[in-house]
Amino acid sequence: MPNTFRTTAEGMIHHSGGRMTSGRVNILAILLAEQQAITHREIERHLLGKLQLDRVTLYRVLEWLANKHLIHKVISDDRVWRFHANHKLHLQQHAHFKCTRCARVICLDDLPAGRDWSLPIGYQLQEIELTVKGLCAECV
Amino acid sequence: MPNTFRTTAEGMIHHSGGRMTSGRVNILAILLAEQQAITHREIERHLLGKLQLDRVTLYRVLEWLANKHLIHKVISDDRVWRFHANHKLHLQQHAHFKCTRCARVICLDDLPAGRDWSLPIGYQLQEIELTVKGLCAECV
DNA sequence: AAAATAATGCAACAGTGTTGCAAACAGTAT
DNA sequence: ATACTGTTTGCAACACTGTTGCATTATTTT
Ligand SMILES: [Mn+2]
Ligand SMILES: [Mn+2]
Ligand SMILES: [Zn+2]
Ligand SMILES: [Zn+2]
Repeated sequence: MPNTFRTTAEGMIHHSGGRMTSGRVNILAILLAEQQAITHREIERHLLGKLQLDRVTLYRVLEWLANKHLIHKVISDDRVWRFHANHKLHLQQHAHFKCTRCARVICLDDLPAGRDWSLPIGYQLQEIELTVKGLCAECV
Repeated sequence: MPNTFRTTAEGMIHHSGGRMTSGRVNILAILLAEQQAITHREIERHLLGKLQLDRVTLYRVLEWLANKHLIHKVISDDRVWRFHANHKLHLQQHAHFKCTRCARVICLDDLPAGRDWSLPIGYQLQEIELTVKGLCAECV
């Protein structure tokens, strides 16, 4: 099943009603195959050999996939975005873990539920962004 | 009391055992006077007229103040750092609020207490970074 | 006042992401 | 199959935030 991710990717893109381009298929397949959230550069490396793609196009494909909710973007303190496919588990909002040594980023399962964040009066909550930082199993 | 912040700043710098430079005093006084966390550029604007300072020096002063724990740095999704003085309240770790419309950032009081983050086996927690996003009172 | 040490200004750089525009492409109609 | 239409792509130039190296200047100590 080496092309299982490819087929899944094609299905997701088709279902989302957008044009099927090799960039979109390849990139989404890469993200589906990956356990962790990976950077633009790591995706570029995965593409070597498979497909040659301008880095601007890569940014635009990632933006398109995120708008279609097929992937999500993870913000981090190193000012580098990381991307991860939206498996069922990660459709809802969730927290992330980032290793302070090797920079690996993984998705955690949930967010602290219904808590009163004691926002000042008049402030309106929209979204919570939570990153747990520490050492991953390989870096401990 | 227009120079109250200045005097406080001087005291804090002296107490931390570093050299007293006008850059450090002015910048810390600005941050002490400010309710919210502000960016490098906003600090530059506040300095206009008062003191002319190279932007590299501003970065280095901010780094120095943060190392001495006189201020803290707030990470955000717009890739811009914001800085805020360490009043007593904010010495410990705390969450932040960021307005999705005007980008204002304020410090919230605390973090979700002792929760099991259900990290994978072998993972070690070091620090939690939490930003609540939404609309501030002026933007609602 | 002189010496020692630390902070500053300047110029050049690095990294990440963005924009504008012409050429290539995918999906669709003929 | 071919032509058409609106999307997507590649390329070059750019913007923004933060860094580095090194000579000069300022602060503190003697
Ligand atoms: Mn995630
Ligand atoms: Mn804070
Ligand atoms: Zn690690
Ligand atoms: Zn606001």
